[in-house]
Amino acid sequence: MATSSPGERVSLKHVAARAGVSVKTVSNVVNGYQHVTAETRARVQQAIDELHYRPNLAARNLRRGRSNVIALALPELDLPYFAELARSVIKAAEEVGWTVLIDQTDGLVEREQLVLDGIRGRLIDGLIFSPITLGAADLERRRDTTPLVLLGERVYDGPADHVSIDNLAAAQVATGHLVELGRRRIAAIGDQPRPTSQTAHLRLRGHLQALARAGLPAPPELVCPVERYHRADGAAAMHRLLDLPEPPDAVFCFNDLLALGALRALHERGVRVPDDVAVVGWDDVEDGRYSTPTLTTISPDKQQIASLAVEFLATQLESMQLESKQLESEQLESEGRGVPREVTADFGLAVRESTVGARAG
Amino acid sequence: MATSSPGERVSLKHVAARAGVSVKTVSNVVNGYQHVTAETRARVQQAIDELHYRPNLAARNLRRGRSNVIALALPELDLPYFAELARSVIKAAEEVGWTVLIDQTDGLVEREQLVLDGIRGRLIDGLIFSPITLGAADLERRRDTTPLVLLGERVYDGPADHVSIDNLAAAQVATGHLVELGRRRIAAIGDQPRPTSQTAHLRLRGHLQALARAGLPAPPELVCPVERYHRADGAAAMHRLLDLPEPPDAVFCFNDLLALGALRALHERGVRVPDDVAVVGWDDVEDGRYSTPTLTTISPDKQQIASLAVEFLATQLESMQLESKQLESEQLESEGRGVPREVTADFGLAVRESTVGARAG
DNA sequence: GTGAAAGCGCTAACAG
DNA sequence: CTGTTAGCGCTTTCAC
Repeated sequence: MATSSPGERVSLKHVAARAGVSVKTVSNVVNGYQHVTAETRARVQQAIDELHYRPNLAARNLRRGRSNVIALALPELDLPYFAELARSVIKAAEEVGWTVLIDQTDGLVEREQLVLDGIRGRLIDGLIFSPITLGAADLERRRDTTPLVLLGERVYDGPADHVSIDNLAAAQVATGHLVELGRRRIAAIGDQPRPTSQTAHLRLRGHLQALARAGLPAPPELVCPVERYHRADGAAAMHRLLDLPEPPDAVFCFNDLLALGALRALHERGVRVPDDVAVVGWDDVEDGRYSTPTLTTISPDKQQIASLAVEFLATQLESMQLESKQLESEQLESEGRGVPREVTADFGLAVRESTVGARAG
Repeated sequence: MATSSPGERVSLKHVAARAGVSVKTVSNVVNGYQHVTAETRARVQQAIDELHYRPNLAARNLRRGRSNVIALALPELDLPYFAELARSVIKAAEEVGWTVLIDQTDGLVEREQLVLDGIRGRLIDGLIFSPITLGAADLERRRDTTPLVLLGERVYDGPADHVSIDNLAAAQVATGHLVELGRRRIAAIGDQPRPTSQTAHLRLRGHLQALARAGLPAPPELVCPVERYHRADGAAAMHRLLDLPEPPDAVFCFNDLLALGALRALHERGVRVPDDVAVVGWDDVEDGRYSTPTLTTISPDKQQIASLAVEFLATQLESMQLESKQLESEQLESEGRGVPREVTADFGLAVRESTVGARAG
């Protein structure tokens, strides 16, 4: 008796037998192949339903040489920016029929290296990677050939497609906004000792340029380095700034978590925001829209970033498939997948209470 | 010339040829099988390195009948609670050698149904699912046999393993805390019209019980229904409460986002927290530790929840494997995988400024 | 429009 | 300790 067994090992063969057709025909139906008689299709479909047949993806992947699964590697899922980014990436990937698995690196060098070296083997078709520690050099010595798209500002001019926003310009906008508000002692929180951190470097440079353009001084004690970009670091840095003989009247924080932490510190010290100190963040995470006060921030277009990343991966996969079709072509030594693409997504400045405050904090 | 081609199609066969051994031996080395001469192992390893061999996971999965990939299905990754939960699940899964792919349902019935019906085919070994809309009935008619563990309070006594915290007890603790603080008009935000929402139901019940125990009235206008559990809903509900002729002096919000929204509303209306109104949340998300004021909240042990879920899945997989070994056993009609397990993880109450405030908000 | 057969890369018996 | 062989379930030429 052919009741559905517990393991439910129903394969094409069983369906074919039940429908009285060949496996090929069942396969055709399953894959929506056009040239099948309506009558045959119906019979096959019925057999599929009766047997609760589900195609074995492993077998299909093996045969097709593709899995339609990609990996998204990022530091931590519970950093709001990455959570929001992940959401967008998963959505964008879904639209082209891909499933996304997540690799959390915790921003650790070893783990980022593992991801780069293709820890996933041939399980994934592509990798979208937002590194923290990696530099262009690490990418150069990568051996894994899985299509790769880099996210964020950590690596420029590396040998891979790259999506980011114009950090220099955005930083200028952020600090420029504070200047226009009439602030004179504008601090920055988020500098990083690590030389590979393009993020900190670029944002700081934009900040200083905006200051210079306004003819404002940039005393070194107003540039606060931090270990990580978490709330606690922002709070600690803000406390340090407030301990200065001449505290700042504005702060540009290199991400929203730092800013949220700074807001917290300011509140603890009884400093009014924005009256005494104005605060600008970066990322436009949900929290900043409901914080007290709400946070003025650089707002990168995350959905656009996600779509671009997925699009890049898709074209890489396409060109890979082409390559393997024209196998013995002469220009085998064309060195890699062509020139890596560098694209910047849009950004805006979301002006909220932390700089133009309605009610004082 | 055997340079590594762009497609890098290196299989066991190639490695075997280069090392002058059989595929079996290479396979043994790759899988860390013990009984291989050190000398042979070294030669094979060298061939692997030279060829940059990476095992084809699709083939391995097909053969083994397991992928070591599981799916985590949840509403939205950018809801902080789920982001934190996801982080923990991925960590716990990693420890047993599993990779996690994410399915976002957006809390939509259709999507949750798809997940339940095994949209992933045989790609995944198991599913950890945190549903919003699904009830026990939906689970009963599930045909897919992929091992499943349910998270959260939505479904009790369903036909699947289930991990949650004791909602009734926790809700009593939350409201009890407000009672002890001497509050007399304690509101609740987060009731849900949806009948399937056990979450709302249980938390409300616990709340009312605590009130009753304290001999306090429970006027219906102090129980606020909301559409979703987002900040905006919390803010709107709080505004409604403040518009009451007799506003509350405390609020128990059924999650932290609602509470954060409520905090925001209170600030906009110039109401002091906790002096005028005390606020308790639920989830203990990171934001609440840095909000102004910081948020008192029910703190579920997320790591424990994650480990338990992974553990349940692991034992389900084990018993499945056993089943298929003793194929023609007589008790084939033993109906499913035994009695579903129901486990509650630990929780605590994190007392912060929103109820015992240092400086007033 | 449909069928027969080969084979993707790997692992698991079973020999030797 | 290592080699040979079969086959996981699917797609894909190629015939018919």
